[in-house]
Order: sequence, then C-alpha cells, then structure tokens
Amino acid sequence: MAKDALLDDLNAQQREAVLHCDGPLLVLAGAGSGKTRMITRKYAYLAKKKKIPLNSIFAVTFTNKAAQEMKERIAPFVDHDTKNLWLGTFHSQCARILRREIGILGYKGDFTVYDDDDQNSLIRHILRELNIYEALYKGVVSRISILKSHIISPEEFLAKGDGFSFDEKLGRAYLKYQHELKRCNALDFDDLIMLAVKLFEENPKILKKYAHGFSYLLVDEFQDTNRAQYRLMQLLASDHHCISVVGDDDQSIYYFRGADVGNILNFERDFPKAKIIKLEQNYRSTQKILDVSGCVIARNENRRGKKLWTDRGRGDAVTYSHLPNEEEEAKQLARTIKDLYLKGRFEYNDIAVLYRINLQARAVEDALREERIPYQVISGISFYQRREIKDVVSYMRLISNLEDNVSLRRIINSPPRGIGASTIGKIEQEAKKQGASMFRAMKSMLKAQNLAASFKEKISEFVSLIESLTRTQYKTAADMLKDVVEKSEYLNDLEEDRIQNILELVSSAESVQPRDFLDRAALASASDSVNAAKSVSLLTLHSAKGLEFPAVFIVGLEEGILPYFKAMDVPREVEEERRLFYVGMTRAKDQLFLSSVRRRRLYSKIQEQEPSRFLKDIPREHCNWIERNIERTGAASIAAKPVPMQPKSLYIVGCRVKHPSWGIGVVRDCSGEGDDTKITVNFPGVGLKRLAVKLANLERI
DNA sequence: CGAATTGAGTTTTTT
DNA sequence: ACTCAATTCG
Repeated sequence: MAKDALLDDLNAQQREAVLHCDGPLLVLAGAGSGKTRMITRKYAYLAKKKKIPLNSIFAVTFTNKAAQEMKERIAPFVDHDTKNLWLGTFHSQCARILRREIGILGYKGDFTVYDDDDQNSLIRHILRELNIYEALYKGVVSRISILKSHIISPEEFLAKGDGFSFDEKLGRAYLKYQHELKRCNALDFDDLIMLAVKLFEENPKILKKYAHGFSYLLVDEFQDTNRAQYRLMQLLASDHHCISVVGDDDQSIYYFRGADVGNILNFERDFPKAKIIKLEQNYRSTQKILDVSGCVIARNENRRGKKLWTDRGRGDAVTYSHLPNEEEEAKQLARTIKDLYLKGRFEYNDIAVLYRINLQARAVEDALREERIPYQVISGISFYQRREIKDVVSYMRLISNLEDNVSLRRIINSPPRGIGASTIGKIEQEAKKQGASMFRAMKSMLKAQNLAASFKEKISEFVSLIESLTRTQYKTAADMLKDVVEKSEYLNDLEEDRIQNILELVSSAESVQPRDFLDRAALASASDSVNAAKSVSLLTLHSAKGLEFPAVFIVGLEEGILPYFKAMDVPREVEEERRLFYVGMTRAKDQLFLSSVRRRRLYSKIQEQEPSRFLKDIPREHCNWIERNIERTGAASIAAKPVPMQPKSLYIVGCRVKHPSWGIGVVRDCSGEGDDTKITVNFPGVGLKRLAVKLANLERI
C-alpha cells in the first residue's frame, strides 16, 4: 500500500531514479519533468523501503523555501516530525555541523553569520584601514567570495602571488578580512561552506563520523552548486558513494556567483560508476512551447542534450511581437493580459511578466496601472535586508555576541546618540591596542582618566544599554526584541511603515529561540509571495526559476538586454544568457508571448535596438510573428488595429449584470450580435458562465 | 555632529 | 533618469 502511493504515479524514468539506491546517480531533469516529485519520493522510499533512519539522509536544496516545500511533501509518507531532518540549504546544513564542530578550527560555536550587508561594511572598513581605494569594495567582495568558493585561503592566494599590484592588495584585504571575521566571532556565507570543507579535510575522524552517519546523500539543483559545495559532497560521499544529484545543465543561470556547470558535466569523472537517468517527459508545457524553447537551447555548445516531450497536445501558438518602443510594448502587453482575463481563461495570478533587468518593470507597471490590472513586483529585496530590520537584528546579535564589531558599528549611533566617526575611530584604536573587541574597549575607556566627560557620558550610556540587555536570559526572540526596541528607544522618530515592519518582525519571533531566530534572519529570504494575491506577477528571469505560470510574457528580447550588453562578447556568458531565456520560456504552461522593441530608453539614452540573436533560432513556422512598424503608419492606425471590435450590445466587457440565481457578476467576454449575443460572466463564488443574452433573463446594473 | 549638495555608476541574486 | 554615497557647509 505504501509502495503503491510511493511509486504508482511515477513514470518509468522517475521510478528508475527512485529505485537506484546503491551507487552514485545523476538525474538530468528537464524543465517541468517532475523533478521535485521524484526527489521527495526517493526520500520517502529510502526511509520506508530501505529502512534508512531519517537522520541518516542528508538532503540539500537551493533555497529555504524549497527545503520547506520538500518537508511538506515528505511528511505524508513518513510518520515522523520533519522539522529536524537533515534537509536544508548547503548553508544551513553547514551551519548546523559547524555549531557543533567548529571549535577545532579556532572559532567558537556561538558564531554569528554575516550577510552581504555585513560583509560589505566590513570589507569597506578594511579597505579604508589598508588605504585601498574604498570604491573598489564591490570587486573585492566578489573576488573574495569566488576565492572562498574555490576553497583558496588568503595564505594560499598570497603565496601564489603573481605579485601584481591589485592581486597583492586583494590578498592583503582578504587576509585581514578573515582575521577580522575571526575576531568578531563571525562567519560569512562562503565561510560556512569553506570551513565545513576545511573541517572535514583536516580532521579525518570528524569526517568519518559524518560520512558514515549520513548513509545517503541527495542534492537538488545540482547545476547551481559551486566548487566548494561539490567538494563537500565528495567528502561526505567518500565512504559509501550513495549519492543522488539532480539538476538540469540547461537551467544553470548562476555562473556569476560561482555556480559551476562543470559539476554536472563532469560528474561521471569523479564518480565513475555513476548511473545517469534523464527525465525528459514534461508535465508543464504544451508541445509548441517545448518546440520553441527547444530550438533556442539546442544552440548551446556546452550541454548534455535532452529532448523534452509532452502528451499535453500542441497547444496555442507562441506569439512574438516587434514593437516601436517600450511604452508600446507594455501597452500591448497590458491589453493582451486584459483580454486573456476577460475571456475567462486566466486569472491575473496565472500570468507572469518576465524581464532581464529590474528597471524594465517600470514601463510594464505603468501600463498595467493604466489598464487597472492588479500586479505585484517580485523584487529581490528581502524583508530581513530592510534597514530597520537589520538594525534591531544587529542589537540582538551584539547582545548574543559582544565581539561582533560589525553589528556594534551599525547600531552604535542608531538611533542617534551623538556618537560619530571620530568617536568610533578612537574606540577602534583602543580596541586594536588592547587586542580586544570594541565593546570591551569602550568599557575600559570609561575607567580611563584622560578622556572628556561628554565623551565618557555618551559611551557610558551605550554600554549600560547593552549591558542591561545582556543581563536577561530571554526565552524567546520576541521577548528579546521587545526589550531591545523599548530600551534603545529605537521606535522614537521612526516612520510608521518602518514601525509596522518591526512589529511584524516581533510577531514572527514569537516562540522562537533567539539563536534559531538569528540564524534564520541571516540565512532566510522572503521571496515566497508569488501567486499569493490575485495579481499579475512581475519578476526577473532569474527569480522565475522554479516557478510556473499558465501564461508567460517575456519582454525586451533585444541585443543588449538579452543577452545583456556586458555578457554579449563572452561566449560562456552568452550561453548563460541563452539558458536564462530558456528558463523563462519553460515557465509557461499554456501561453507564451515574446516581444522586443525597436527603440529603447536605457539610462537616459535612447538606443536603436536589434532583436535578440536568440530569436533567430526560432523557425518562423513555430510562432506567430507580429511586426508593427510605427515609422510611416503613424500613431492613429496603431491604436485602431489591435483593439478588437466591440459589439454594439447592451452588454459590454467589464459591465456588471444580475442573474436570478447566481447573483451579480462581471462580464468578461462578449460575442455575436442582436439575439445571438453570448457573454461570458464571472459570478463570484459560482465561477465562469457562458450565457445567451436572449435566454438568460439578465439584468444590467 | 548632522543636513544639504554634488557626483559617479548603473545585471542577474541566494545564502 | 535616478539612486546611493561621499564631501562640504552650518
């Protein structure tokens, strides 16, 4: 019975992938091929049939959200609480291991996790100290991140030293950065992976404990792993080689942050007896969508090659429009969306608009607002990155780790306490002299004789604030937060919406232990609101990964946008841009609309645009081509052409009607004339109804 | 120390 | 065009 539920609704390849448990396995899972279903079933199968204890399965996902979803889908199959499974992102799994084992590397188990923001401010601080031009910090941060994802320590990097000036500076900054992190008892995201690898490589006994303890390993979104993550899995698999990795080389779109498609392309080299299974049946899209996207991705050199198919039928044609400018593009898009909605085939939340760069959302937003179409922009800024949230979280971090100088610097003067750069400078000097944390230095400075009273007063106030907060043992993070907010008077003079955010944070912290809460704040993001409201989703091609929508629009298919101009001349990056386009197209279930424009305003310059090179790979017969030329025809004819004729009827699209039994509804579509008029009406709570006006006894309101 | 003005840069983003 | 951050002035 359990077996039936586990395997029955899987296709042959999915089943084979679930059943292959005795050696390395690489599953090449095409877009929409039921990958998540297969993985969750495999997890359940290992536990139920292979009798592997749940805490001996080590499973990695790409995001926390994916981990959460997987837990929910596993729950029905296992009679066990899924909360504490070894199932999470690389970062959270590594953090969990390091909390226990990091002592041997000279850190403390109560380390703080630094996010991007903290990383940036620490690097900038270091560049200032080393007299390196501070504006270079972005490059430095990303180079360091790449070094870490390749498991190259500062010492190794300096030793290799080509000695050229920038690399030499970079090396010194990296060395100091690692030193400062340690001094703050903090790890950045890349450290979590790198130090876990280091831990295992330098301590065979510990490795043995974990490699043996985890008797099966599962990795999802394998195409997005970086070298350090791959190395970690190799180490954990060194004992038994029971590892399944699942991914799609065609959907690798994170090279820019260290993901290495090589991991998927070379898996067999490192695991010679690996079994390879391709999942090629697509359950998401129509054949026409698969044809079009397949033609585009087929042109990439570096891929393993898959041929997706579906039994969903041909479906509607893919539409491509070439338009005069981005305003026209957005207008037409808004009209088409309205049309789809009024015809009753799609709700607004069935529809997504995808673009390469966030600023493209602007024109689309304007047009949707104009047409009164509800929409939501899914943007990258997460809740935890907002200033007020980071501030109060920094208080909590400082309280739980007094060595955290980065958090201290962040909050020492917010809310304003009259402690400015010069005061902070003095504290830093003193801390350096003593080889202690800044907080400790502040305390000792209070005892010194030679300092101004006003200076001491300000310092003393801050020190006693923090000390009063450290005295309490907080049961929950919410208690701690409330106390922080109250004693620091953080809410004074704060804008109302920011206060609301903080209240939201407090309520999310109820019944969470402070330590867990801080880890979550660092390792969590908040992009799970897609499809929540009944509105059109606007998002980048990157953030569309893993999602699906009945109708998808991809805008701005032009040279310079997709492929983006910075990637245009680098073949490897052009391949990634092509994959990005592919990911976008394969999000669509039923309808796909592509568009490009002739002229576009980008950073205040008006540019003549060429259609994207990727469009040339779509055979004309696969797709509806609509070109609208503005040059000679003029504006009037353009407005007239695409708007469908409105039947001259009592009932027009958008008006409200009353039906004797279904109540009040909104007319979404209208066809025929006179006595033959038929309308589609959406009655809330009842659904869509197609009615002949003559027979239906309707009343117009 | 804090507010106002001037100036450079401008993808994609999860942890 | 617009944002974010650094510099300058009160």
